[in-house]
Amino acid sequence: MFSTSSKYAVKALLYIALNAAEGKRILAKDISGPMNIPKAYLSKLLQDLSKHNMVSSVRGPGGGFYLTEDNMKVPLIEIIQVIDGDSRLNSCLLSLTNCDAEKPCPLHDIVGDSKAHFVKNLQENCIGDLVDGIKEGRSVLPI
Amino acid sequence: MFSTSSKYAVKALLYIALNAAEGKRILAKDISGPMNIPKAYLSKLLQDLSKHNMVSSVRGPGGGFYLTEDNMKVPLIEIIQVIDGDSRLNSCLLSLTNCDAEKPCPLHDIVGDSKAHFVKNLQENCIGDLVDGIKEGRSVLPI
DNA sequence: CATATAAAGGATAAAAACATCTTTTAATAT
DNA sequence: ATATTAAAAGATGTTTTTATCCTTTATATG
Repeated sequence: MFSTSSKYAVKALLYIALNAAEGKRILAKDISGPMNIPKAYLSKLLQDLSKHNMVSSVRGPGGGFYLTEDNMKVPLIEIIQVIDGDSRLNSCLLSLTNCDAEKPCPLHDIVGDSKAHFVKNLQENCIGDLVDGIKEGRSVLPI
Repeated sequence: MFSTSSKYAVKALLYIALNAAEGKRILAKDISGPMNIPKAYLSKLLQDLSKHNMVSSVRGPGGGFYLTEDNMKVPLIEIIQVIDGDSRLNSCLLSLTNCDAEKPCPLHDIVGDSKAHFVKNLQENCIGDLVDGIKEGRSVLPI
């Protein structure tokens, strides 16, 4: 449903949120291990996220990644869009081009509502919300 | 959300359902054009679907593809699974391995219900249902 | 200032998805 | 029977996604 890259990105951001702060940064290699993400690939993803203000970083000794309050508030859908591109969740379910709302495709009929809810929830929630869920024991960050 | 290949497959099956019957078969090349699917690639997909009893075919002059009543009744989810493999819709939304229901991942919390609905609708509907929607004017088969 | 550290950036490689081409097999019509 | 048609099957090519490696830049510390 999401690309491997998007899953990596969200997992990494969650791990950073749970294990770092403005004062206490975390290294790419220390996310890579516990989250089971190839280190070099993760670095590229974090680079991308950093360019889009979805994660913060400092170089050099004592450096690493961390999340600001603002980083925490980025809607999940934007993270997915940065990594997977617009079309993955936006395009018509059946065609490669966009589905016209006036002329819905046959899958629109069947799963359009579920998809709309799915997307809406990704729009209305951010990394911070997921972190809350973990801290309150409602969910668990998987390996 | 679905792979390009899955979209091709569903579109092709719908086009066959609408334009062929036991007596009146349709050629791969006559689906390829109107549905905007590369002919050789479509042939491979139909071959796959044929092996799984999701489409019927006869070779030689006057041959081609058509759908039996049974072909029409295959749940959409099975078509997706044949083309994309099990994991695309089945795997955890966050991890690469499966999400434990006892320990839901943070995305489960947020979009689990929408995803479950989405999958359920794909389980409960078949090509025949989509065809009905088109014939009744509720939806339109896109190019 | 020199050195070490760690992210940023660029180049390259491997795997998967998408696509094409050629040969073979089955069915029909002449 | 023979020729023709069209799907099945196999081999190969291209593009995108995933992954690695090497160099450069920024920052901290002795």
